[in-house]
Amino acid sequence: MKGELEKIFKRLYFVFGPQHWWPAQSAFEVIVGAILTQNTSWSNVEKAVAVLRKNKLLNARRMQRMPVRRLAGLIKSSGYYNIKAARLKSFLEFFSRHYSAKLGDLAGQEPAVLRKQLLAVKGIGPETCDSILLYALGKPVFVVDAYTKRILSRHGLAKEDAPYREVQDIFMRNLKPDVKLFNEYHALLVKLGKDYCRKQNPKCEICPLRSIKKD
DNA sequence: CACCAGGCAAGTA
DNA sequence: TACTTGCATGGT
Repeated sequence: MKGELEKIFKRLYFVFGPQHWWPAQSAFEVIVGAILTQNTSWSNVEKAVAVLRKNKLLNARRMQRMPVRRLAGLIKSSGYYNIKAARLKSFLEFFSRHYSAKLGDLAGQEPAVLRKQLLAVKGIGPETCDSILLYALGKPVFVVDAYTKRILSRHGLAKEDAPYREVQDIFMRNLKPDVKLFNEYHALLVKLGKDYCRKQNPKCEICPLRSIKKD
């Protein structure tokens, strides 16, 4: 399995090159994007983030002062805007209550502790949590999303209904805990998923991984 | 038109 | 515990 995962990474990197994730100008912007992109295309999120930037709201303190009603109106393009505005608020409350809204303090926390705390925040599930840990805070945690599961199961490397932690463990037990590697690997899996591993119209016959065999 | 997108929580039995 | 449903915009 170890060699298999490394082989897949090398192939993806050779084919697609670096993906430059996470596209954002600050750690806080990554966190906001991670919440807004839940079950939503990134292009819709970009528009919402642009609106927030224009309104100088890519800042924890200012965003927290904004009424949730108005915040929701600003992020409409990202979909589920009422839910997501509430989720941004619940994160902000946690962030200011436990870390004084300081990113440095947040990043200084132990990954295992932080993971448990973030998962307890309403609106932050496993993927959003791990995206924050890896892409905003630089912790060596592998992010699993729908594409990751689909790609692994289609290549016989995981059960189709494998739970989040099980898929995550496949990567984390077999790869060095390297932030750069985890960053690029997950981004490449999303790229592969978008281009060749959609739910409908999967282009398996021309997938760059089609010749990768296990054992 | 149907279907999907870098999920999550709440409701039901 | 194991399904199901609501949330919502914008692109293919």
